[in-house]
Amino acid sequence: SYKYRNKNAGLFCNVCLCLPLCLRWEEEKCTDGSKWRFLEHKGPVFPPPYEPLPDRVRFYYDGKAMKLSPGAEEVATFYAKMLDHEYTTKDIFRKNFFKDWRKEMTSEEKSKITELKKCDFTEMHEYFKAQSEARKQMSKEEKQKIKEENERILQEYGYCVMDNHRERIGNFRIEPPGLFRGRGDHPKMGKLKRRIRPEDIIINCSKDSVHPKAPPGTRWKEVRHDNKVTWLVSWTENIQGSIKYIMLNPSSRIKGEKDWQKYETARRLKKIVERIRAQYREDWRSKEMRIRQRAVALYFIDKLALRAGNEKDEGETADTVGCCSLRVEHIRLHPQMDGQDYVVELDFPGKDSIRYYNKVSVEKRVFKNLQLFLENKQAKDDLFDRLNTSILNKHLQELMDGLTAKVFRTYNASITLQQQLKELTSCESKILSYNRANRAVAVLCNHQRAPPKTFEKSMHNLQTKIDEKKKQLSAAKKELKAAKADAKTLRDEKSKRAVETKKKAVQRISEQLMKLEVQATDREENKQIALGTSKLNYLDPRISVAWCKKLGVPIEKIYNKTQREKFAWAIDMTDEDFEF
DNA sequence: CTGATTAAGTCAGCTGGCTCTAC
DNA sequence: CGTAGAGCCAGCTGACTTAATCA
Repeated sequence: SYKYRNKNAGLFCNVCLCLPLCLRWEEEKCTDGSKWRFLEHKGPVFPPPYEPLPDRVRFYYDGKAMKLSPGAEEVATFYAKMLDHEYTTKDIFRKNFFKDWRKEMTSEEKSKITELKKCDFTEMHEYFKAQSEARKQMSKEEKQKIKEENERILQEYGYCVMDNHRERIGNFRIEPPGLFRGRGDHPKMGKLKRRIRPEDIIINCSKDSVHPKAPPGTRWKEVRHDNKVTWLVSWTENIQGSIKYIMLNPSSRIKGEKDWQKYETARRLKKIVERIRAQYREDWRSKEMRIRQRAVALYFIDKLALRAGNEKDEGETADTVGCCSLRVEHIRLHPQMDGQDYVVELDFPGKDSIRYYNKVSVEKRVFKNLQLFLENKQAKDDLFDRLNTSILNKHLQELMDGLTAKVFRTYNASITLQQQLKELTSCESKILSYNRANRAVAVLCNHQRAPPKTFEKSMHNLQTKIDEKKKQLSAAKKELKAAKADAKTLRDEKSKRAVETKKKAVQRISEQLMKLEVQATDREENKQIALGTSKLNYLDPRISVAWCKKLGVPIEKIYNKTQREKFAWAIDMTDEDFEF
């Protein structure tokens, strides 16, 4: 892992304490954006080749068994595996799948198989279910063997050497072929994600390293030596035509330093945020429409932690929006609502098609501006027609070096955690306090999750436990009372001791009860909120580390193993006085 | 009580979605 | 100025771990 020494020095190697690269490079006048000097790795791991189905597992078309060619069969299995998923009920999914599947068929198959609804994949589906069942039923030894093999692959392909350090790679496995599962109403859902071949792969490593070998009989698309980027392997994916990468794990120096830098930028924003707020408030009255729009959008980004909202190509992606791409249909204005003035009601699909719904009271000037922006527009028109993310970020860049829309999200998330931790720490359980502070951030950032499938049941189980514990407590109290009465009449050592043990029992049970009740509260409040995302991506870990140290809470209560690895730099350097 | 089985809970990996900038 | 490339952010899921229950 890496140690954090001082804010100008980056991360030092924890083992050899060598100078961080940024400093070494500065000394050598290498401030040209290089990310590394030496990089060696073994290349990606490919998924296993397709194994044709045994003959007994049949596919039926129009009620008649039909043996498919290997190519068509493989694509059919992708669909068969998803049969009990909601996806397969969606028209777009079925249409896209069928179209791409037909491309893989022989001309004979193509002429026979003309309708998806006449296809029967159930035997294939059952076969895969049985397979996964069999995997679960494997003996201990077999499971152990698989585990060891995975470990061997991890050791060989899961690490690279970057500038004399062995670093963990994030995803060293190539994504297997399958059907594309977009999120929300994605126009491309169900399309075939094709198998990636070595000929599609670009390898990036240093010239003087041992280059990874392509599998026997194949060759890479290209081997390049670009130290201005951090990726090791890339390929172009066939659904959106975008590039996919293999990069390092978050515990690596290169990711850690970037993460740390992100929070330092957010802390710089903290110093001038009041000035920026004063300015955008001033800009609400600008003569120029574009400046008013910019100022109102920035207000939303700051107050509501909205994302920037880039334009997206219609028809290629799901219809989701962020701040700059909000449309008239996503906003409603209420001069008065629920006893509040100037209420803005926002309702739109955000990233991952997660719904953002919020009613917020705004200043009169914001409200009047919004009314103005909405004048003479249709539902599908842009709310901010004179603004986009590029204009907004250009403006922000002028206000502070490195300032972009997303910095506000990082800043507001982290500062909220810090404030909430200060306010909430008095309550009964420290961990509950922390989770509540974390939750406040998750709500701000709209990090939602589907309620866990087992939520109702587990809540019910917990309630049963609480009820039992309550009964236990009242029984214990009764016993204590009786013991006290005994002690009063008998006045001997034995009955005195009995009183003490009963007292202890009551105390122990009531503590257990309290713990259970805290757990229930925490779980209930967390039903639809995902804490992980903000914890991992928006909250300066030094705030949490300082809080733990100050209250004597072991860091393990807040961060699990992976999180501790990712935040090793913060855990190492932060003292209890750290202020974000 | 003890070890096995099962249920519940947690976490790491997966892969798609988005921001932002350099060309 | 538009677009491709790079890299950060996102929720879901299946595998693993831990706790509970059973024999």
